[in-house]
Amino acid sequence: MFPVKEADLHATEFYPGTQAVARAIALLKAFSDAQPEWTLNDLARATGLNKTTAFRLLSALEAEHLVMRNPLSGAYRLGVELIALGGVAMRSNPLRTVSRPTLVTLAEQSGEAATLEVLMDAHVLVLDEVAGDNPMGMTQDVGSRLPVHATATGKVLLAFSSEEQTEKLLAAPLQPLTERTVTEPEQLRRELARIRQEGFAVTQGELEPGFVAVAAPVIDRERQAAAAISVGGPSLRLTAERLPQIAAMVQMAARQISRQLGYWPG
Amino acid sequence: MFPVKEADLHATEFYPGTQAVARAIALLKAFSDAQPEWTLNDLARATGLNKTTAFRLLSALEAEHLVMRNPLSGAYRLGVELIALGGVAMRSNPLRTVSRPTLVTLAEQSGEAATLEVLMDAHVLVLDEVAGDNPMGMTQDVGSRLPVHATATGKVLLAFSSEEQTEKLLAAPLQPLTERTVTEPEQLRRELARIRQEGFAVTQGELEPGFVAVAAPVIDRERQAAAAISVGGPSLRLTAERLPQIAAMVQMAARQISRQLGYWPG
DNA sequence: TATTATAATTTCACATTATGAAATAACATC
DNA sequence: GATGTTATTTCATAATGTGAAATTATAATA
Repeated sequence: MFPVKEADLHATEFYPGTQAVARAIALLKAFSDAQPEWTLNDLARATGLNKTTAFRLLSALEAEHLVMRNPLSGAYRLGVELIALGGVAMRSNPLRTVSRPTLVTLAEQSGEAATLEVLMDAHVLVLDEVAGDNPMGMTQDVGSRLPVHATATGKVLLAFSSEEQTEKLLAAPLQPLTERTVTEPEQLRRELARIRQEGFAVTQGELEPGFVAVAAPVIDRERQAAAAISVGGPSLRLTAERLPQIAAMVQMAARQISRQLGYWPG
Repeated sequence: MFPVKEADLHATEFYPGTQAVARAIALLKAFSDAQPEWTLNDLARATGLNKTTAFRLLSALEAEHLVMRNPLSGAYRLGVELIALGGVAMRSNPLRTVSRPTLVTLAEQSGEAATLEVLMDAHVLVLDEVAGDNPMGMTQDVGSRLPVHATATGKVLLAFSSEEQTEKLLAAPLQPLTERTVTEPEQLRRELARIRQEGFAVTQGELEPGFVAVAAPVIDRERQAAAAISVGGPSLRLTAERLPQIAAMVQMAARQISRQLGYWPG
């Protein structure tokens, strides 16, 4: 399709005639919750761009409000236009639109927060969240990225994705987030096998202490795990004896969404 | 600062060496709640780009997941990466961080939904929303754009911005959203004068029937209206007799945030 | 207050990269 | 099977994006 050099495939993909745009996007992607503010020099260094080039691209992004600057320090942050674009992206996301009613029902049934998440590299992205009876964190998490190996949704998505992708993720070291986070690749492999068998995944204090979640996969028309939904809450409420019941609810909701996406089992 | 041609200033600003990036952003900005899906031809026509150019830029955006395609029709939509970037932009927004505690208190005090909004062209962008006692719409609105002339926040921001900007907005026809929407420039000018006097704005069914909101301006260190906060709810609860009390709360909260931004009156 | 170091802008010559007309391929629709 | 419509690909051309170097602004130190 495009004359892409072999070597480039593993680095950043590169399509002819799109260097500047690809670089501008790389700049945007450098911003994260962990590092939301960058100085020009640092950002240029981090992205491997020439300082002048980074400056020029950032100026273009700033003019369109995709980035803004700290008026005192001159440091760069993501701008309000991205909040607006993110809102449009979210509200027009077909997966989210289809899933929402089921997610609302699931949150009511379980009384806990229900979420919809998709795979993005080594993270899951929270596409939607519906609070349960006991509103705790609110929808603070929509648009957040969470590590695959420490979330129920991540493990489910991994379990039902290609072996190639699984191994790619297991190749990188698994960061511990709590003392219960699974960081042994072999242990995770065993767990993924069990998830494939049983059709759902559980995390108990692996992402943050005292937080329990149960997830099941959403399968699309092409028989791919397009997303995962979960129910999560404090371990005090989501006790061991309640888990089977919750798991059944989540699985049923996931199947319902899958069916709406055109998936037909068998 | 840059050799920008006079004529270009009123069209799309154009900085040398950033054409491709500016064009890619123009493509992204074409997507909206009203038209979230575009066919290549239509999008190229709407943005005034050559079809090939639009295709190439969109391919770059697609490779980075800023846009995605409808697998059946091939039509373009905004992609999940924008949801992630929007999330980072939102959570790292200084205005939002500073305002949140006050907004939470305001929602508790009033029992109604409280919002934080900023001006973006002819719209206000919802940066944050905290539900009141009676949760209705949930935080569906964060990242949404609403017309300036039909919102309390919009009117407040207009009232406290430059005359130049006000006149620019009044020059364009004001779309009616309900039968109560103010569409007469002269009427709006009088209202803005009253808002400057009293320090707060009200909308009663001008955005949607039965919805009432009260807003006050947040002033920053440079004595500019950087944002507006509001309290809103159904007209059945936000009755005429409650409004003065609500307005006082909103104004006090706005002053508190302004002070935290470094604004010192007098 | 001078001196030095560091980071942010601007300039500019150069060629790599983006451009768009035209051709081709892939779909729908009749 | 023909016809119109939309999506890709090709490719010659030069306009656009590039980055080294110079300049300016800002902070840190003596």
